[in-house]
Amino acid sequence: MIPEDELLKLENQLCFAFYACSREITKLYRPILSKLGLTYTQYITLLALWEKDGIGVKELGARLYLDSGTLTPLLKKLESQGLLTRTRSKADERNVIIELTDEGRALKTRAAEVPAQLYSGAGLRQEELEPLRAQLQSLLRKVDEAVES
Amino acid sequence: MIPEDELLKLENQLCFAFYACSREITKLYRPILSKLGLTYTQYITLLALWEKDGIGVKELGARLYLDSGTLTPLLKKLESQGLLTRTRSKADERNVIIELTDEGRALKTRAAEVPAQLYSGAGLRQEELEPLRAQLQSLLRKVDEAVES
DNA sequence: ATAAATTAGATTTTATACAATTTAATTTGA
DNA sequence: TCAAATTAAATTGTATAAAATCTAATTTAT
Repeated sequence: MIPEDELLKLENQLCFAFYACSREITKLYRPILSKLGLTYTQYITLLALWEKDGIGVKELGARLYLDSGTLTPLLKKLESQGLLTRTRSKADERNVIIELTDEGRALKTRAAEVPAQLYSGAGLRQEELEPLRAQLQSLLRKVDEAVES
Repeated sequence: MIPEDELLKLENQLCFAFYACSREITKLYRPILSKLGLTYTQYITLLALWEKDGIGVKELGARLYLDSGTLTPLLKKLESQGLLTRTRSKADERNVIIELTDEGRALKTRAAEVPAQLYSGAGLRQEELEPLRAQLQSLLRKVDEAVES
């Protein structure tokens, strides 16, 4: 049990550890991704699309935990860079289907180097951090459940 | 060792687990903090100041891993809410000293309820997550080192 | 069949984030 | 000692984030 006076200390907050870690990790990616002309959010959006494209903004947002207010301008930006196309679905015109272009697919080859560069640059070992990643995924599911309810 | 085709999968990225967790946790705080009239970033800024105020923007930013471009408008906002004052230091006029007002200090009492509300609302136990928090702190130090270098 | 409800995206507003530049003040070194 | 270097904030520009609202399209329930 954490005593009263320790309760609000910054370093005792799990939320702050996440918040600060997330931003510092993003900083680590910045110089690596800038060589590909991508920001961090654009990168994870492409990670999702390399796994599965031809989907609507809604499904993409669900996988990234991002909503249309964030994705619409970001996808327009990637479209203007020629990495993907945005097309209204004929079956249901409310849907905008996101599809990678050849150029967008080709970028995956160059991106394949990113994880190794990231880990070695920070002196980290991916294998060692695998249990942590699994733990975070499970916490993410739990928190997401609480947010949705 | 993660095989080639698994390398770029979204769910295998530690960075994405951090990124998504951080944003989902922030969402969990939103309804609780809105009762205090605070955003999440304002809340952690106050956590830092409740521990130690009378400091400059630089030192505050170092503790929060935030720079002046983020803090200046945020601190002006909290100043306009009457929670703190921003005063040029007489010893060195380049420094803007941040000091809590009585109202700012008083808010700490109401904020003392926040962590418990957060954890119980999400069905989490603070004690159980303590080892995770410690692990993140240590990773944060390591990543920060790599970012600085 | 058609009004009501729902759904998908886009837009608007507010609030972060951070790099890069600018301004003002202080410190340092020849 | 005083020009050069350094430092602290503020400002500017670009890119997220997310709530709230809006528009258009589709579904549904009667």
